[in-house]
Amino acid sequence: MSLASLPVPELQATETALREHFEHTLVEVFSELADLFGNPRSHGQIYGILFASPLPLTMDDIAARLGISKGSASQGLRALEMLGAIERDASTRTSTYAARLELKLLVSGFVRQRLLPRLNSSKTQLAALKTLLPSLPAEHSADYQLRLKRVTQWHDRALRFLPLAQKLLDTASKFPTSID
Amino acid sequence: MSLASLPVPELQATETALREHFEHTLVEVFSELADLFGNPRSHGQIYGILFASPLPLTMDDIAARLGISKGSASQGLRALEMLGAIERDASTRTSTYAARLELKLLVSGFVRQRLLPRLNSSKTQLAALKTLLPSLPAEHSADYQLRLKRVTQWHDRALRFLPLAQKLLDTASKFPTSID
DNA sequence: AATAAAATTCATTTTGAATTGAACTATTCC
DNA sequence: GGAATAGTTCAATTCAAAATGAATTTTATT
Repeated sequence: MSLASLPVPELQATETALREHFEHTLVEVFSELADLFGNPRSHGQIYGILFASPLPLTMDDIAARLGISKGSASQGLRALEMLGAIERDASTRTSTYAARLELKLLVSGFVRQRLLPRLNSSKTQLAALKTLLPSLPAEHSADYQLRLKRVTQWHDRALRFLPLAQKLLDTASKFPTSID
Repeated sequence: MSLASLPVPELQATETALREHFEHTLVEVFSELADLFGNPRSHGQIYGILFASPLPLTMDDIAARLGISKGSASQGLRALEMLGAIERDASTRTSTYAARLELKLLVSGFVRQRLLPRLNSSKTQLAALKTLLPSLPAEHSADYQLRLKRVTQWHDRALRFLPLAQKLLDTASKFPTSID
């Protein structure tokens, strides 16, 4: 029985533990990031484990490794796929999933699917207010006008800013310290 | 009894209803915005009603108008004050609160108090991973390296980007359509 | 200093969003 | 076509975060 011929079990065990630590850390990082922006932690966890995985994973892999139900995994994977953050390979009997490593996709998916719809909906609500502005208590007429203008203006700025922000995040390396 | 001398009750009632509608809409808009970024809705509501109010409000005003408890109002007001989004006037017996209308303060408060601490904490976690990179399964060594590099790089970009973003949102009016 | 009013705190309760899992549907393989 | 496996759905459950409110502390007023 040669000890030198193959990796010794202890080393394998250590490698596995380290790989699990690597995975665990990325799961945690993305889980907190998801939470921070009001998304389910499990979605972050799923993206995290896929991001840490050199090989694509199946839904069952993911559910087992994260200790979540198949139902959660299914829903989370769908949400992430719709964001454009992961890719499904359905060419085999059992689909496999891989993270798309360009984090910009995660951001732009969030912007497109969560942020923009809300911004547009409040924009409409605010536009409706504008029409009843003249009927508000005259005493503070100018103030009401200012306040509505402020928030409307900011909406417009945010909407104009978002595409630019994405472009900047994309190419941020080209603008290291020149502007700030 | 002259009908023309003072506002007729019906008109007053209408004015009140309209003012309430104005308030209600802003409460809703900011409440949804808060929720979108993972903050308590009540914090958005409080900022919303202060934003809609030409006159400063007391804590009891706010709790009553929003139908929330004094405890909630107290906590929400403190959080908003710490963000720098509202101002307390403690010169009188009963403190009053007013929204600071520069929405940039709301954003930069969120960035400073919620976003940056988290980004820095994951940055540390990721830096720790870097040291154990050589001990990970050799088969995918290059891939692990790439993945860790990607997420680290993105962290750095985000951290560098944030101050710039705030400056841009501040002065967005000067860059109307020239860049996007 | 005593009283009253305002504001805060925090243990408990509530609430709503996320998760589960069993039933169902779709797909693949023989 | 039928058995087996994969994947989805959604009503019911769980759980974490937010809200409550009674007790307490702080602050102002006489």
